[in-house]
Amino acid sequence: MLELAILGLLKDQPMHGYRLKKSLETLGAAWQPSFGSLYPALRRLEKTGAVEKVVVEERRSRKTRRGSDKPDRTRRRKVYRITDSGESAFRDLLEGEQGAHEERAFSLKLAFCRYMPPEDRLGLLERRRAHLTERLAQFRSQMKQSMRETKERMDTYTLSLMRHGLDSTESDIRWLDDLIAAERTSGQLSKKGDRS
Amino acid sequence: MLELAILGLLKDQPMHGYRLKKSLETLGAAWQPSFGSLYPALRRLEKTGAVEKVVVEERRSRKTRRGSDKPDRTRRRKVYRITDSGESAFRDLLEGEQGAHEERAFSLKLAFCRYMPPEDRLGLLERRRAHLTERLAQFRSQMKQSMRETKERMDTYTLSLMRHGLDSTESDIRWLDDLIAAERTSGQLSKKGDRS
DNA sequence: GGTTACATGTAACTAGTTACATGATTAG
DNA sequence: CTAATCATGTAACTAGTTACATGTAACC
Repeated sequence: MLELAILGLLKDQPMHGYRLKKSLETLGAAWQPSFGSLYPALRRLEKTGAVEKVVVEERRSRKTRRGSDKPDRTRRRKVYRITDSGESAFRDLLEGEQGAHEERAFSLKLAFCRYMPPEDRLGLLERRRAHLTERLAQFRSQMKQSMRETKERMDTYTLSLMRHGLDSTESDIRWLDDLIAAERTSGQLSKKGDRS
Repeated sequence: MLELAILGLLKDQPMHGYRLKKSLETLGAAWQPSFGSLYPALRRLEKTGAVEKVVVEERRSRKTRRGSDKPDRTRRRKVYRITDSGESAFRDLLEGEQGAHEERAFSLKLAFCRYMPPEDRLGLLERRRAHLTERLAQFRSQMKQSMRETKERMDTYTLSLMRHGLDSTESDIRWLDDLIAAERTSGQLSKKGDRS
């Protein structure tokens, strides 16, 4: 999850950890990893060779040169760049089935799906659609079931929660349908010569 | 999270672990804890005195009495009941701030909010509303910002994701507004004599 | 000269998951 | 008699979190 996000952002441009976190917040929203997971993740990625340091910026350019006593103990910002091996790790994470039914994973993958081949992109959207459709069916059968049984009566709040969940899921499916349709159309177009 | 769910279900009626999991699935949906977390959680709750065993059911009622060689090694089902101390632990979990901004935590709390005093119930709904409103504002300011900058242009997918997230959040807020309004109305009514 | 934002990191903890192991009961 | 479902449990792992520690740079 985090590693996918990091690699995806670094594909765009080299960055240091702090900036990475800011960018992450701007991304899909609804998820801000903490520094406590971000920095260790960067280390892991560096150790496995998926990213590498580009610069360790020389700070203290103008002022603050009071003697230069303890010369190197400072924590400078470390800018990382994605490597070739990182690019392929990114592809694996993006196309893999990790957290296939998690909201966050899907959002993140969608945010980076411009890097996918069109057919995989369609696959991602359709798997998500199938999953939501299944959930919808479960929702409905459960509501019917609890309607029938006078015992085990659902209270107003649970009922409202389920109804809203149902509506939201339907809305999600409609949204996906739009994306899928757009995807197919652009696929059609590129067959007629729009390749690039 | 899990402990809140377990205690909430046991308030309704004593149950054994396996049945607890089935009930959990029926509940808010969108979350099925695994047995690997459920059984340890039950143990924890028993150790702290929040729940207690009611029965360890005698199985092998009719058939299967071939000698009764190894008499007690069997894994029977253990039915648990919530204790007084468990009831108070439940209240603490329900009214506490754990995972205040998590979807799952909110859904779970709403599913059990019939056990809350009306003013806390209103508080829960309003805190959620405030949180979603804040997210909405962030969403909007981010979209505007990335519209302005020609650099760092958002791709279609991220844009669509954000727009849909915005719509969904707005819909959630409308739903909450309905719940809040209903809550206030029923509060009004009970002042005029409808108490119970 | 003090506050705020930038910047990197570690240790201890949380809240789960998957995979495995065991065995009983029920239905075809 | 065999497969599915019921039922309980453990061990190893995953993917984060919070709280802390440290220090720099910018600003007002």
